[in-house]
Amino acid sequence: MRTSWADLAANSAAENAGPGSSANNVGTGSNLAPTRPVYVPPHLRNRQPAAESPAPAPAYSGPSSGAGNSGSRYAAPRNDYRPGYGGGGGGRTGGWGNKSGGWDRGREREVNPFEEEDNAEEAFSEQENTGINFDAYEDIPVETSGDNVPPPVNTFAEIDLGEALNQNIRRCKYVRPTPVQRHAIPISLAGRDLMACAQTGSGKTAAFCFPIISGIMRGQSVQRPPRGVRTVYPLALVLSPTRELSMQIHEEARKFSYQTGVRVVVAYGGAPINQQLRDLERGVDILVATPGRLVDLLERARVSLQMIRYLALDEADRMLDMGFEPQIRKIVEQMDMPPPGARQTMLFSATFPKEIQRLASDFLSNYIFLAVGRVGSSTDLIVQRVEYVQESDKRSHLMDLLHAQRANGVQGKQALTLVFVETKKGADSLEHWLCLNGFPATTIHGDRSQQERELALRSFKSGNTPILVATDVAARGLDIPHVAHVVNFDLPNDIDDYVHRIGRTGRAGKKGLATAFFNDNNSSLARALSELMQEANQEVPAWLSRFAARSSFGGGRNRRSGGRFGGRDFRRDGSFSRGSSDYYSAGNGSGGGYGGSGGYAGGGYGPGVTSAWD
DNA sequence: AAAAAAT
Repeated sequence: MRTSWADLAANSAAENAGPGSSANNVGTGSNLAPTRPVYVPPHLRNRQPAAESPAPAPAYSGPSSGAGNSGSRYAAPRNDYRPGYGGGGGGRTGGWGNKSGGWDRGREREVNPFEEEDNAEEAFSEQENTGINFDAYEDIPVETSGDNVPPPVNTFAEIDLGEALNQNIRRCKYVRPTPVQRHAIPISLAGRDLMACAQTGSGKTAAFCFPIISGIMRGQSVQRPPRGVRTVYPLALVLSPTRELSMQIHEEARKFSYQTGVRVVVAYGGAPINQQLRDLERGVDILVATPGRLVDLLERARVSLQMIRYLALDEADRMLDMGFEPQIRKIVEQMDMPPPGARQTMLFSATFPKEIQRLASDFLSNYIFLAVGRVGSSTDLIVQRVEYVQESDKRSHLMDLLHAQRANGVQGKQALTLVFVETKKGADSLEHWLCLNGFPATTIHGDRSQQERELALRSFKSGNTPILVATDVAARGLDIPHVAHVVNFDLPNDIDDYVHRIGRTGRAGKKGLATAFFNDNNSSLARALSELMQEANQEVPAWLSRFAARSSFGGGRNRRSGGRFGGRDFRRDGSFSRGSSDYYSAGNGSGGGYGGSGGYAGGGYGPGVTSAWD
């Protein structure tokens, strides 16, 4: 299959949350929209102590008291951690069974994360009803390796995530698990560590959130050790490389944990720390953070990692590259986090170079490696074009593209265009120039204040400034719906970054266009780029093939290792493989169409590449 | 060489 499974998948995760994209509902028959048949508002739910009387607060385990007993799940939500939560002496004195006492006082009204979104997405809902063909990614290639890999599931119903979580899954309009979810969720629920290759947008966030939330809900009560009164003890930590990505993960996690009593807090830099501190004080089970701010919080002893049971690293390859690694090691290895084996660790990334896997394996214990076919590599939905443009001609060339595109803008609005440049300075200057020339543009990069960054993103998403000039800060993971065109004004040096960038378009089963400006400065990318495009059945200009041929010797740096996956289990690289399962034999049970999907295999990959598989 | 991430 050569369609963009990952993007399809992606959107089951991200975009389905909007009311507009009702396409996936087909299967359920349940009318998703705001009809919430079974939903009982919080204030009513807790009115009636019901049959299950206020049991003497089985400590903090909250809904787990009702584990397996779905009806009672809501009877004792944990929303009322009270001020004493985690505080001195493990002060859960009030106990959450204590309805009359502190209930209303301590309880924060939980904002319904599903409703905020309904309005925000309204603007686009009209144009958004292209169908999403879920069958299209049924047979995505999947590779797993490691000891005793738990079998994948095909439906959410097969997994006992609990009624509250199931309800949120319905609210999100997820019909079926995406490939990464089908495999990763059972692995996580089995308590196993995981290294997963899957692009953000393939449903990854849910893949690690569901097991975490479910695990926290059914977890045994935790005595949080006394430390400073203000120290909090999250049970799960999710790290991501950019602030915006952390925000996005937090938004999603909030939806998944709505009314489960599981609290999600986000902490990142560039924003005043005080609000974040207050959020933490109100209790946190899952902390989503960028590394710098987290280190700050740890050093202030406002957060302790002592009780961490789940650790998830998003975009893990980025997190372990040269700039980040020391910080990550500090957090994971040099603070008070339980060691591998004593916690459950999940690493996700679209690409996993061997060296990064080696570093990452320090964090893992007897882990399972999971790879699902990669985004962008096999998609018909993203049309990739490469044009030879000299540096000096780039601006006028961009102008031509934008003019042409203005003509077929949707509903009088210019289609959203994301323009990637190499430098922050370049971003500012291009933005300025675009504005001067009558194209409403804004920019996002690391020299802008967090406020400016967030404003820019909002303004772009809303269509106010339909052109966003970005550095690689926006390349990874960000789910910006409705991007019609990604322009690589400056190509990246790494083909993986290219893949990440173009993955910002072609989502929700809609077509996307990616245009790259190529010139002699990019010759080191030529080979990888032309291979990638061939693999995706894109037309490769003859001049690019010539560049590729010229750089073919000595250009190993950018050579992609695996073709259809972003990585391959490095443990297999030795003369003998430590993993017990072989993906060509038993392990393949998971991998539906693996090896059989001609779209991938035939995709024009040279003979040399296949050999990378054995 | 650049970008990201704490103040």
